[in-house]
Amino acid sequence: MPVTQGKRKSSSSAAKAGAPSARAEAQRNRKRPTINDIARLANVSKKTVSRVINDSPFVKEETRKKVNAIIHEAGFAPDPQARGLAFRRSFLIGMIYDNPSAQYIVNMQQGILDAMRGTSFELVIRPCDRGSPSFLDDMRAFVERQKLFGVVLSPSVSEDERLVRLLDGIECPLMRVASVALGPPETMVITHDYEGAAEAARHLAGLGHKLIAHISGPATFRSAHERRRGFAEGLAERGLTLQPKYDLEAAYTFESGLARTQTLLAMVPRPTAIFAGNDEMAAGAYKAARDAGLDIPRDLSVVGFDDSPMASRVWPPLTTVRLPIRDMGRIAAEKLIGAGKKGAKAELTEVIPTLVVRESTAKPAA
Amino acid sequence: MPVTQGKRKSSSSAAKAGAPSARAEAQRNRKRPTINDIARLANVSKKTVSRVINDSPFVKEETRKKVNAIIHEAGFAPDPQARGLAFRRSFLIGMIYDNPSAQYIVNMQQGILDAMRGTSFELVIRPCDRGSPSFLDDMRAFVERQKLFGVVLSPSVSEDERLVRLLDGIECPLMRVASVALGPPETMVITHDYEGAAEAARHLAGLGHKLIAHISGPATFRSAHERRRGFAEGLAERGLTLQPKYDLEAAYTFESGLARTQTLLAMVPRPTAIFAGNDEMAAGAYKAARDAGLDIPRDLSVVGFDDSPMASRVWPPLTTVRLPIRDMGRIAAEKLIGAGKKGAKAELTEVIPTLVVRESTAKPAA
DNA sequence: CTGAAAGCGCTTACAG
DNA sequence: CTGAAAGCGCTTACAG
Repeated sequence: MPVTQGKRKSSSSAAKAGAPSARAEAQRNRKRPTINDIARLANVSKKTVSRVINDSPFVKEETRKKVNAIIHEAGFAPDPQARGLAFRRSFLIGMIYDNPSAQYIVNMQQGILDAMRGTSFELVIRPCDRGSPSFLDDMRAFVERQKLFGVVLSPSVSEDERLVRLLDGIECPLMRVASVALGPPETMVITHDYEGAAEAARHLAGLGHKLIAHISGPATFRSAHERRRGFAEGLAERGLTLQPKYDLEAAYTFESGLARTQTLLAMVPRPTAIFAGNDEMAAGAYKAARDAGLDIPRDLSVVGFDDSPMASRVWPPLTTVRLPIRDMGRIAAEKLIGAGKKGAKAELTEVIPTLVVRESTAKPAA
Repeated sequence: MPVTQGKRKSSSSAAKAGAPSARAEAQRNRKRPTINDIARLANVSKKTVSRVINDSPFVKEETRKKVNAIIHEAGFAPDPQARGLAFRRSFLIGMIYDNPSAQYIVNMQQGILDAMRGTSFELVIRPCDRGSPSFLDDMRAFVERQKLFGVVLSPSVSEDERLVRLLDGIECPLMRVASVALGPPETMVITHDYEGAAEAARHLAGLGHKLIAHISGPATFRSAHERRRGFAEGLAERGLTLQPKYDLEAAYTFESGLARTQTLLAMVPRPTAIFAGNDEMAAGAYKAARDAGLDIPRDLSVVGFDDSPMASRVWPPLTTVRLPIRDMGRIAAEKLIGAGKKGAKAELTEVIPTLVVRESTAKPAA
């Protein structure tokens, strides 16, 4: 890859030959052009330039073209701070999260950034702790001080009604990513964990399992309920029921998955398959099985949820449910940004997880 | 946890009893107080309030106290956009990265956020692609448009001299996180991957291994070289040498680790231990070993680098080298923020990785 | 140690 | 369709 040397101060566009007057002037001034420069160069008022920037319909086509040409030529980009100050609102979108999965967070950030590409928005991130006594005050200070354009709430903080009320109260647009509709459709991206869990149940039932267990996330997570509900429903479709004694609550952690699986493996009769509410707990199930001298999938089938990178690195590769997290982030941000604009159509707002069958599931031993 | 109901518009502090005049006024106005409100209430000029906000030494102690009291009482916080506009510089710190590890990114974000807590800075994130033809233009536009206070560069983009020159040219303060000193100490947080790799070598040598292999990251990563250098050095301390035929370059990916390990396992004599340049490649080594019917650690010892979450989830738990990534992020941001202030002492800028011994390493089979 | 004036780069009313 | 005035909430010179 060739390296541009000795041109530290010239942008690649400014380096082109035959620079016209606007660019020449920009060069001379050595600083970025402002709306005043453009107005002078284009022989219009700064207000007209402002109209062009903001896509106002009240500009003659000819004028718009001329101004746009100058803007392009001069390499002008409006100052977001000045714009924000005048608008009384910044061009910052906040992502608020408390999800412990790094992969989830990064994927969602990616998706939000996908939607922001080419716009003048930037993403500012904010982890939070719902248990903190200053949680609401912190969030309020963050949103008010930065005059955020809007925020994307990822699970499980997206389920916090106190936060949502607070944001509504200060009129901060928000988008909630959650496993079920918790508010008006225009504020939601719904992940239908229910469907993914039902797929897992059908898969296990299809393999011939009867003694099927479930290890759920904590009751404080909406997703834990949705996944259980979907799983039970999927089982019911095949004439099976999720027995309460085989349905254990855990904490979405490796350790809790390990402990619950130990409990399950000590039961008589022993379940032949386990659906864990996430991959971390499934990894715990792996360890419990190994400690008990059981082979996966011969003696025990395991299904996870998330399709984290680990899922395909453990042995045997884990059958799991995958959520299109990056797409979810993108859709959420698109809705947030588009909400202001006109053609704010009722966009696709729902997302369906898919079952990824790998090697941790098989027919039960005969 | 009790939920605050029916108080949507009152912050917890404003809900206290006996609100004095400043707060009462804030309540009345229904909008956030500005520097003008504080000035009027305190009976000083706005410039004096500004001095208090910015910790100017030229304020009488008594005045400062009075103003601070009013600020606190009214719940005033200066508008970052207005401040930024006047300062010609925002209070945004950018994190630029191209590291493929989600855990690495999230940990570094956490560290940067740790340093920003209680300050008026916010973190805006920016993934990038060094291979893109518009890479430098994109970065310039990002930094200039937002008038970033500074940026933190994480590996491997931290190694890009073109970017560093560009940022220097536009006078954007920067902090580079890298495995070796690439620039002036005040712009670096050094991770000494060298030391971690040397520890891994000593560990393996100490167990009695002689036939030791190394799978490195791609040559385009500085860390790949540092880890090799440290590993070879650690071996040399024990009178061992890293033989070229056992020293293979890969790509920091699962697949490349798998492929190189297959190559190594086919060699005669077969190495009894492998040091992989990161955990992903170590996971690939696990799969290759399993496919070849070899037991870890009985037939093959494996050491990774990173201590990703996966390292303790695979079987057997992986011996690996841990970098305090969150601390690195915190230190980088502290240096960036502190650079402007007076007591800009030469802070601890180096970080040492530690070996985490788990169950993937043992004495070689006799 | 303190303040009145001007300005940062935009946009919102308000006119025309 | 276009523009002159005032203002967003701060800070930088410049005085005193």
